[in-house]
Amino acid sequence: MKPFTQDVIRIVQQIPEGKVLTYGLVAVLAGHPGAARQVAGILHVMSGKHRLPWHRVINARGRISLPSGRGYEEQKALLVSEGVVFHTGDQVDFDSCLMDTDCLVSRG
DNA sequence: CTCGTGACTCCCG
DNA sequence: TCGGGAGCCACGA
Repeated sequence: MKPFTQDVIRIVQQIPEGKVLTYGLVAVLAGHPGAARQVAGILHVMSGKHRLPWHRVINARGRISLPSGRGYEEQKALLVSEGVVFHTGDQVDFDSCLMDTDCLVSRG
């Protein structure tokens, strides 16, 4: 278990219901701005080993990167079931669904 | 170390 | 909205 992986898990677990975070944002909070790809990779691996709310993580465009049949419907359904707002059916409302990152950077 | 891969991100047309 | 190119970091072989 790498410190980066551990941090990512910590952050992702901090995401409350009805809220979401971006891969890049999580990477930044973990102290690795630019490692957005790893965040995704870690979620992919850890989601099966740890009980992580991976569905609360999306790309910087406010959309689901997972392709249909690869988890897209899963994340979409989970987010919607938690109260996350979707625009045009795919776009998430960062205006109200984006998690308050200040509560993380201030805790560190 | 080197090579290949990935649920990313920004830029340009 | 979609496609191509470049940069970033971490993991596995």
